[in-house]
Amino acid sequence: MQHTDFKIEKVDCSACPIRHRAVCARCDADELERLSQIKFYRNFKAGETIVWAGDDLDFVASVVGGVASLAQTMEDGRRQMVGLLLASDFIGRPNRKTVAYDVTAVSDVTLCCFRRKPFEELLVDTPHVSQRLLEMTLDELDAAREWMLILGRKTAREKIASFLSIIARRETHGSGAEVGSDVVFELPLTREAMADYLGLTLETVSRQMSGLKRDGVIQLEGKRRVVVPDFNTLLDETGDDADGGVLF
Amino acid sequence: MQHTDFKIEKVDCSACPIRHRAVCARCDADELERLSQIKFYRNFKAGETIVWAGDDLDFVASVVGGVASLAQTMEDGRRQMVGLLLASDFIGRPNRKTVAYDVTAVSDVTLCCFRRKPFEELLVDTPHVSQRLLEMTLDELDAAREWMLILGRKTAREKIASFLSIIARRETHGSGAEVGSDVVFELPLTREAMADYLGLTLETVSRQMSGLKRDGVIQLEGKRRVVVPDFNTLLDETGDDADGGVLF
DNA sequence: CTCCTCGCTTGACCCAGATCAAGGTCCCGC
DNA sequence: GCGGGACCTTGATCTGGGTCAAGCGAGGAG
Repeated sequence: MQHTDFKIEKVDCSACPIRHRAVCARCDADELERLSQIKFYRNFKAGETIVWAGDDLDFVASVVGGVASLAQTMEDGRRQMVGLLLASDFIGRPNRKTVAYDVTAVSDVTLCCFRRKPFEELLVDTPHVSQRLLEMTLDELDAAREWMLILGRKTAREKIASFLSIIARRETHGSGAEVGSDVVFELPLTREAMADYLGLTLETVSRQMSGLKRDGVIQLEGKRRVVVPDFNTLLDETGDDADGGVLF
Repeated sequence: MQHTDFKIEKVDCSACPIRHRAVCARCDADELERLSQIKFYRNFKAGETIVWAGDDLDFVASVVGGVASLAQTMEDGRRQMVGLLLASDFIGRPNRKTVAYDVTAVSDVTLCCFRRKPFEELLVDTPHVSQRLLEMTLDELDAAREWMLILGRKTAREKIASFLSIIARRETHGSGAEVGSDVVFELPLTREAMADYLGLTLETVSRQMSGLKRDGVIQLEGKRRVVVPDFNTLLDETGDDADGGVLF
């Protein structure tokens, strides 16, 4: 995320970078006005915890910029990421104050927060918002199910390849990458966070990244920047069905 | 599921066993009437496939009785279950005709189907239905995330214990089981389906079931009926935090 | 009654990925 | 420039669960 450190304090919704993708995507001017009455921005630094599982959260929010994660931790320290939240993703659950997962800022993050109570009221009488939220939740459920296949049945190499293609899809979306040209993107996660995402150890993540690099599937520029010379070769490594629609 | 083979052809909603839990839970008399205009029942026998991934489905549905599963299959046959649908659960995604997963009847199943097009229209102007659907989808997302922890980080024994406690919770819900007394329930899945659920092989499932039995955590009456003499002992085996609220 | 099939159990062996351990690289503060 | 701490890589070894294989028990068909 080249979230260029803009510490937003207050922005007009019409100038908002996630205006047409977030929970407010389908709002008309009136609804937007009502939303902006109850909104405020908050910034978190990379590594900061936004809320701990079990704590109460008196707002829900959209990610404006940066990357956050949802994760569960077991008593003995085993950790599983269960959500990766990029720009326009939604945080929090209406009608439930207590959060179920640790929410952490993976990079510097800016949230557009809505006070819980009025947001819930708005949900009742603003179908545009609740419909959009339903749609986003269904998308997340689909993503979770794809993720379950990765966790349950894929090999370490397939997991890494799947992760890379998911990130590539989300990061470069609409950035004008042409079929045939290199796909280039920045990993938003450390090796350790990738391990938490994929149900692996960080050593295995590192080894498989090296393996994919050795085999020419990817190139690395530094630790974080990934170049994919042929996206289909990467897709072959994911173990998924060949078809699945053309590139992106 | 002691789904007593009642081949429903048409039932009045007020007599429906899932009336207060399904997507129609919060409907008033008018809305129910409108729903019943577009509904029809369909029965599937155990093992039958309801739809294949990639096919179109011209209805959405509630599970009235029996158990169905959502699953993904990789080219080489590896299979991961990504949804287990019990009574009152919802099948299908509004505004998307094509289903993403194989939907299979695990036991004999009865569905209350709603024709897609009118259901989608109804969703737009019946907030009671869309709000209930949002709530159910959020619940499923939470379940998927719990499942992701199981798949990504738990040992085989913990996976089995987690599965048993999830089924116990869902099957015996409200059946008046007292704290302290035995918890008894029927497994809705074969060992193979459990393996698909948990990202294991059926041999490992069998071995771990035997292990839990040997250690007195569970007793088996036949292959499918499970007796849990002390539910907390089972919960200890799941690896989850001790607290998590009292029994159920 | 016998045979067959399906679901399940158990044993023997093996390997992918975890664990343990030792550096390497880069960046920041002094 | 130097020291320290993130973060990452790589090697050696171990092990949980996969794989392969054999056999059991119950129910259904003939």
